Amino acid sequence: MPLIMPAKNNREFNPKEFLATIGEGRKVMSFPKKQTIFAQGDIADEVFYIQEGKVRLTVVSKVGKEATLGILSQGDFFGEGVLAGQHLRMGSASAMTDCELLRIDKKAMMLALHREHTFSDLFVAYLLARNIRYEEDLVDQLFNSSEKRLARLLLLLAHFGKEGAPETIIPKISQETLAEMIGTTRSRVSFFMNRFRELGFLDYGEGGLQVHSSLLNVVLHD
Amino acid sequence: MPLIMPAKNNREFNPKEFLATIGEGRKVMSFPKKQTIFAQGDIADEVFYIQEGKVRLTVVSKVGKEATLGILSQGDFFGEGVLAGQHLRMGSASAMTDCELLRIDKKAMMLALHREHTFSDLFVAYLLARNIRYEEDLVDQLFNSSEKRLARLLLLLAHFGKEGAPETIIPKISQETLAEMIGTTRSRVSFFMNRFRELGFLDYGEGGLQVHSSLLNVVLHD
DNA sequence: GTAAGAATGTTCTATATTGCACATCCTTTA
DNA sequence: TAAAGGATGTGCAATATAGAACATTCTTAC
Repeated sequence: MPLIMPAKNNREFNPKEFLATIGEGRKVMSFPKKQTIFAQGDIADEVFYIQEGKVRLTVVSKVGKEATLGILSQGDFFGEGVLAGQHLRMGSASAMTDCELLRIDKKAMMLALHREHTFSDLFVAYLLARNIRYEEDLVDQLFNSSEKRLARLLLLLAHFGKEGAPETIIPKISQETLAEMIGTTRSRVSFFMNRFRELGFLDYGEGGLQVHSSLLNVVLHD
Repeated sequence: MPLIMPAKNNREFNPKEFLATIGEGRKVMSFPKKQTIFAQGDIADEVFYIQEGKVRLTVVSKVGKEATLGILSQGDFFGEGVLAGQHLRMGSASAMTDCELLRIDKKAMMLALHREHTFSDLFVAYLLARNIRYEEDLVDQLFNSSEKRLARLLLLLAHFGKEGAPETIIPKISQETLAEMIGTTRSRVSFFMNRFRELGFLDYGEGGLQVHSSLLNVVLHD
């Protein structure tokens, strides 16, 4: 039930500048849609930075339940647990779309963070934004029912609150994934989705679903 | 229902070194037990660092429900949302014990992060540890029932998995607070606490409650 | 030491949620 | 275009949870 990750920093990050300072330790890599980037339990020795595409982070529990921890996109880092000493991947990452990623060795990353002021500043800003997002997700879990959590997730996916397009179309995320993100069952998601649609909060248009600002009522009411 | 915050970095942080580089922007402050450090909605312009004592972070929802986001102690930072541009406090912080805190102006903190390599490194390590902890809390929420969440919380409070004392006594945290931390009701916590006690996983000794390693069974089983 | 207040134990009912099953409805893909 | 697999809509019984109420025990302040 957590939510999409980002809350990305708005600053421009020009990987080229950074690359120049890193030398050997980095590599641009391409992953086709659906490909696994790393799997839970793998040995961890690098951090990734998304230049292009969307990546899904998941965790599998002992009993086989799967949770989606977040959907990351351009400008996000992931796998940064290594920097804190996590030697194994605690979850899996896979490409939701074709991706272009920057793979950075742990050692190179740490050196760069220590050496480069601007990069270090950028990364701190990123971590702070991510922290805030996690905190919000946690609060969401603590306070809200699954119906509200779904409404909030949809609004976030539709980029509400951002300067850009006010009412956007959400690409294509299965109800299964939505359910994993808010921590409930698919049938429940299906049920609520239809309810939202009947109430005019959603539209199943071409290319994805259209989220109306009126969906905010669900989250804000009471 | 999230959990205690820390997962603190183990490195030694000597505030004196840091203080020397900061000049005006910092101040050592004392707060007696139960005193509010800042309240939800306050204007935010400084970060805090705990030199001594325990601090509780809480959030209140629109309908008045309260959630405890974490219990922080020596070596933890809090209120760091300002650094990411949060102008208002998103929650409240209050002293659970007598506290000695370092209050650092936003501007001074940002300058120091940009200027001082070692401080910047330390802070990044702190943020990474906190991120990992949040992620774990989120996963806990997504996968586990309230009974397991309570068991996990108790084990964490008892510092299981740390080098120090293997079976510790938990200071004194009300069932109300425990309930807020794992996102359930007090009566539910009371119910589970007694169950754990009957099964020999807990003891209500002098000075606090004793957590046995056997409580791990609850978390690990199935 | 006692009274007031806080924390805890215990029970109950209404409600939310899970987990499953099965029928459709899409979209691949051969 | 037909078949197969995936995604979705729906219903239902078993279970977990919230929320309130009340009794009891523990603390604290006077």
